[in-house]
Amino acid sequence: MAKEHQTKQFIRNAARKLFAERGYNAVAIRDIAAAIGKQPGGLYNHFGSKQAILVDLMQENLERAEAAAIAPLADLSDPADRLEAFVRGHIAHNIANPDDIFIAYMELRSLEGAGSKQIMAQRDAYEATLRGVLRDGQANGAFVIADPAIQARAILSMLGGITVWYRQTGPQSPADITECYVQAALQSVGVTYTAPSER
Amino acid sequence: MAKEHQTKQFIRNAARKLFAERGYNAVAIRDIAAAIGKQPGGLYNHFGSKQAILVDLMQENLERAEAAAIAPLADLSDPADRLEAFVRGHIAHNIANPDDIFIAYMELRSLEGAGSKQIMAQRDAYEATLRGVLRDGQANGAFVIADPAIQARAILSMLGGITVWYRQTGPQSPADITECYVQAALQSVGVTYTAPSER
DNA sequence: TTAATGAATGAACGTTTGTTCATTTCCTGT
DNA sequence: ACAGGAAATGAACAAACGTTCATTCATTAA
Repeated sequence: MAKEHQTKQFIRNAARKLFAERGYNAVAIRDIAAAIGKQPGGLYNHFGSKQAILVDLMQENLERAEAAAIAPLADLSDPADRLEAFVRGHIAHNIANPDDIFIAYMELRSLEGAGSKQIMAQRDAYEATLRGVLRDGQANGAFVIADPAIQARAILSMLGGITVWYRQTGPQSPADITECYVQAALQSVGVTYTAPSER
Repeated sequence: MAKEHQTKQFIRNAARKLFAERGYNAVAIRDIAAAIGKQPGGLYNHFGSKQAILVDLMQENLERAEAAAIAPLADLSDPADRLEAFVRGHIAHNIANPDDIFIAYMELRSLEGAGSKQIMAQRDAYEATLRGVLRDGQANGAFVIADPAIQARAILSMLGGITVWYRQTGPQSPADITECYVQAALQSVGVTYTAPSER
C-alpha cells in the first residue's frame, strides 16, 4: 500500500528535475521512466498522461506558495509589513523550491485544456493578493506607485528572476539574496527600507 | 537576387511568431513552412537547421538591444542618468520587439553547442554594462544597493517581465508602462525619481 | 495455500519529428 | 533566346514520440 505512493513520488521527483532541466517538451516519458529505473508503460498506472504529471507538479507548487507567502499575512495589518511578509515568504518558497518555480514559470504554455484553466485561476488569485496589498498601501499613502496592477506584476517578475540564476550563483547566501530583494521590492514602491539587523 | 532575402525574412518572421507562441520545441519545421506557404525541404536552402533559425533570431535581437540600451550611454556620465537611459532604451526595445524578447528569455535552454556559447557571451556582455553602471553609482554614493551584480539581474528580471504580460494588457499605453518601470527601477536602487513631465 | 488486486514489463501501435535529395521550377545575366 | 544557378518541390528516411496492451510479477487478505 505504501508502494503506490512511493513510486508516484519517485515519478514526481524525476519529472520535476527533468522538466526544470530540459523543459517539458524536451523530456520524454521514457526519460522519466529511465530516471527511476522503470519501464515507460508503468507510469500510466500512476498518472493518466504526461500532461497530468505537469499539472500535478504545478498544483502542488501553488499550494505551497500560498502557504508560504499568503498565510502569514493574516496576522498583519500595516501595508508595508504585509508587503514585506509577502515578499519574504515568496522568496523563501522560491529558494526552497527552485525547480518547481522554474517549471511554473516556463511551462505555462505547455498546459492544455482543463488543467490549464485551473492552474491559471490559482495563479491569478495569488497575484490578486499582492495587488490588494499594494492597493491598500497606495490608498494609505504608504506606497508611491503609479498602478497597483502593474506594480504587482513588476515585483513578481523581479522576484521570479531569482530562480533563473540562483543555481548558477556562488558566494551569496539565501539570507543575502533575500535581504537584497526585500530591499529592492520595498524601495520600488517608495518605502524607505531598513534591514532587520538595524532596527 | 532580392528573392533570397525576401524568403529568408519570411522564414524569420514566421519562426519568430511561432516560437514565441508555442515554444521552440513545440514548433515543427513543417509549421514554419506552412505559415509561409512553402514546403518543408525548401527552408534548408536558407538555414542549415532548425537550430540555426533560433540562433539567427537571438543574435539579431541582441544586436538591436545593444543599439537601443547601450549605445545611448556614450553621451552620459552621471550614473543616475546612465541608468535611466539604459532602462528606457531597454524597455523601448522590449515593447517594440515582444516576440524576440520572449524567445530570448524562454528558449535559452533550447540552444545547443557553438550557437549557445556565442549567444551566452553576448548576453553576458549586455548584463555587464548594466552592472558597470550600478557599480559606478554605488561607488559614487548615488545608489543605495547591496550588490551591483545581484541588482543588475534583479532589474533585468523586472524589466524582462514586461513581455510576459504586455500582450495581455489593455488600457496602459507604452508610455505609461515605461514611466512605471523607470520609476520602479530607479527607486529600487534608492534614487528619488521625478517624472520628466515634472522636471 | 490460494485467490485477487494492483504494479511492472516490454513489445507494439500510429504519429510526428528534423533532415535529405533527386527533380523541377523560376529568375537573372548575357 | 538561352544557359546557369539558386529556390522550391514533395516524397522519403530513420529516429523519437506518447500511449496501449496482453502478460507477468509481487503483495496482501482470507
